[in-house]
Amino acid sequence: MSAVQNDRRLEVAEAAWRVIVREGLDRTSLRAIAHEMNCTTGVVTHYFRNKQELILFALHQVTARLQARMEAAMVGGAGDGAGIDRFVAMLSSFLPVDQEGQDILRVWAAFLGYAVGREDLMTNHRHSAEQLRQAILKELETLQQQHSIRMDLDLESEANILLALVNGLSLDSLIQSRQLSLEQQTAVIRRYIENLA
Amino acid sequence: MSAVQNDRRLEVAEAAWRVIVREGLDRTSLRAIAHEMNCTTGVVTHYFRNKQELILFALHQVTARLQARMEAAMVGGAGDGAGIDRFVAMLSSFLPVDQEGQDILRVWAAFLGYAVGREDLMTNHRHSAEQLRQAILKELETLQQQHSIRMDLDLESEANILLALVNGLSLDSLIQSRQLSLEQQTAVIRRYIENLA
DNA sequence: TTCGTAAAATAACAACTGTTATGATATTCA
DNA sequence: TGAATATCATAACAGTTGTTATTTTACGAA
Repeated sequence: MSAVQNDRRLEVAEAAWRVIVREGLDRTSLRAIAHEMNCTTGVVTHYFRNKQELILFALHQVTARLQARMEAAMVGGAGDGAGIDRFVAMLSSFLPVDQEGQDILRVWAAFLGYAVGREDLMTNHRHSAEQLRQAILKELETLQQQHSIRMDLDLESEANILLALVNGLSLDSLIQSRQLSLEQQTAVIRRYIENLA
Repeated sequence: MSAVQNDRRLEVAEAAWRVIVREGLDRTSLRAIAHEMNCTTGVVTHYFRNKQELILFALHQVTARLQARMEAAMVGGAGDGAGIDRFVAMLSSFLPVDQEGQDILRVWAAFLGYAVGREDLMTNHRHSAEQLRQAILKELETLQQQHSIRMDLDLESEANILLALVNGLSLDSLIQSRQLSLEQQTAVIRRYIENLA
């Protein structure tokens, strides 16, 4: 597949994202996506075999964007160093602090609800969660080797807890009326991690 | 409305729940619900003005069941006492440990995804989250008056954190491959609360 | 230019949806 | 009993959906 084809597929997926965020996943029809792009359904059907392929591609973009944001957070800014600071920066990169982050969260939530009753899609979610868990676990092991955290910790459990904490904080941005600020959210994560020392 | 009418409405809503959990919310049509009840759509249309009313009723059952489970947990078993134990029991009641709890979680997640792009429904979710936050806050204030937790805590922040933690732990039951056991989940909550002492 | 292919538009199709009206059956109550 | 009403079945309706086939347009290479 050529590069321009890939770009066009991305354009379609981005249009789908906008419709999902604005109208909801169940109202994201091929015609709605085409209308969002100011063209007809011919574009959509030309770059995607069927709707399921489009849906899966759009879902994959969630993981891809989260991954990209995490890697960006770990090499720049506060995460540039090592140790606890980088770990905090890594986990904080999943918090929906900017517009793109909130879009990702909304699309993610829409797909999670869509995955209820679809075990194959739910497996997809479980897989990405497992990847994140592994990344957290790896960081925890590094910190333990550096004696930055206690040696008696059950890292598996701690990774699960941190994963739950990050997920819960993200959800807050959707369903909390009194939202925590970015500083508060980061402080929560930092405080928990520092308690591991 | 008579009691039997209310019962019948509940039966329809329960059938809707089963279809949602098994097939997904977008496949939960009136005909699918009727088929789940071994009858026709006449039943559904007779007890609900339209589908939106049915959906809202089914969504309300989520809150109602969670509320009932929480109250049951706070007067029986480990929550019968007072202080920290009761608080832990209260928060643990939201963890999807049994079949009904997992059903509630799935229906809740389906509706949350459905609420993306529907601000009125999202407001509904925010309202229930706020109610839970208030309940947590009230318990925290009681514990502080009893000097069971530190006096210098920002209870508003702590309530938000605990809410995020419970939500995150619940989500784990959906998307975690390595699920935490009930004991582990409760231990996480207990450990965090005891750190407030 | 001309040919060939990619890109996009258009149209038609059957399946499914919620809604509504109407008819049949059962139950209640005076 | 019998009338009134609640309950449920049935059918028809228009709208929307994904899919598919076909046509038109754009564009790069020979």
